[in-house]
Amino acid sequence: MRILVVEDNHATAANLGDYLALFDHHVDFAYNGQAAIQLLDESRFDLIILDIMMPVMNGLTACHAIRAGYHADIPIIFLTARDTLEDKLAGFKAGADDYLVKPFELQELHARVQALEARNQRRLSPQLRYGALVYDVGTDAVTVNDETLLLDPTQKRIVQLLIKKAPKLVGNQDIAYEIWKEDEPEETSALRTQIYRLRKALPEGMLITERGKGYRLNAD
Amino acid sequence: MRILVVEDNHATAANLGDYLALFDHHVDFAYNGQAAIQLLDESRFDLIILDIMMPVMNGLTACHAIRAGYHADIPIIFLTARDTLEDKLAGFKAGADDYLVKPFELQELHARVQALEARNQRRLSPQLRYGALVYDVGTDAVTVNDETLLLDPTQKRIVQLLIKKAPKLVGNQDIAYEIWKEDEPEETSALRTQIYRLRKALPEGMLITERGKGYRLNAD
DNA sequence: AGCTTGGTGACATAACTGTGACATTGTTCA
DNA sequence: TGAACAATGTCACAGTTATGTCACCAAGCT
Repeated sequence: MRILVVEDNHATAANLGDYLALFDHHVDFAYNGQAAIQLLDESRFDLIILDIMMPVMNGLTACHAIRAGYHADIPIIFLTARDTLEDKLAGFKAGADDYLVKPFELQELHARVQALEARNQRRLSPQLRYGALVYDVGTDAVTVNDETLLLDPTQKRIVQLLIKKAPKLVGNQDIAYEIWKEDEPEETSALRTQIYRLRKALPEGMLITERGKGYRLNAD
Repeated sequence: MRILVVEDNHATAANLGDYLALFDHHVDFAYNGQAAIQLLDESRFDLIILDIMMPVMNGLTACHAIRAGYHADIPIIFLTARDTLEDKLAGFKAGADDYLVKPFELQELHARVQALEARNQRRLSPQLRYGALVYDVGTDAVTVNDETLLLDPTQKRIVQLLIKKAPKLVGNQDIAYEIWKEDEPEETSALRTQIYRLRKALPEGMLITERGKGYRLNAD
């Protein structure tokens, strides 16, 4: 998972990052809300850990802004010393998924991170489907109206991504990152080719291009 | 929402139920894990609030069973007096979405219930709307009365702007700045053209010119 | 070797967008 | 009232960029 830690205390942030890195998470940092929001525009994250008291833009405001923006569905965990009921309610009201009070056990944080991750995975456990398009996780087969499509592994992974988000569009960057783990937005020719092949395999009109943004599925 | 409260102490359960009912939730009760699982087979729930220490089948076991079963994706909140780190980790490991330690504030429970509800809602794309005009952020589509309009990216961005401000008018300068990041107010020909194209796509009379000022939407 | 997979790079195609010329509408003021 | 002017509408056109298409090559597997 790609995690964004937003915390103005560098030592605390580094500490957190080190711990999360142990579990094979890729961690980036922002030291105030403003910076966090900018980072979100540049790259893709699976989770945000957010301090509340920060200079420039505090966590609550940042949370609001994120929920109002393009990446509104990213899970957000508040991590703060403010422990009154009012603080917690304000946090949830701002759109938090979880609220953890400092001092806390790193292991509990990790457990809560995993819980959010699990929640996003769970709904795709038996099958992924969007309209007539079905991705069977068990057999790793893709079918349309019970007819099996012959897809290469990479194409299957792209389909999986698209179905997970459908009918939302998936950014070119997001696909590139998920498939090739490339942060750098360069080299789109491989993606173009894969999309081309995938489109040929799918029913006509199902894979739609949003120029300049990405691709999305269409159920018709 | 339909909520299942699983708690062997009848008084506590009733108390909880009364509180949640205040927020227009439909609450059912089970007094041990076994009974809860049976209930799940009979009817549909949106959320489970689960005590850990119970006779017949404790909460952890019940949680495991639920996650393994047919209703694997129901959000589960543990509610328990067991407050050690080990207990919490065990709870999350069993598949909990959240873990709240007794004694707790009813309002915090409600906030966490709402957070889980919100997370499920958020899967749907957020939308900006004004009257029949809807901009879907997730799919990046603009619709009027559920009919999709074919708009170019720049036009979509202008629609977004207009909807956000609607029914107020948006100054020419403001649009120019938002779309082209131009401080200089010159060069309105591009804007004129974009507005022209946008107006052709929208229902007649929806995009109104305020001469010398800017443009605004009209719902009719 | 033969097969599968997947990336590269060249080129074609399509989409998007600003420009500039001109038309139209509205406003001001003598 | 009617120039004269300003703002906006209309539209063909061309430059730019993103995407589609495809032949080919490299790497890995059987």
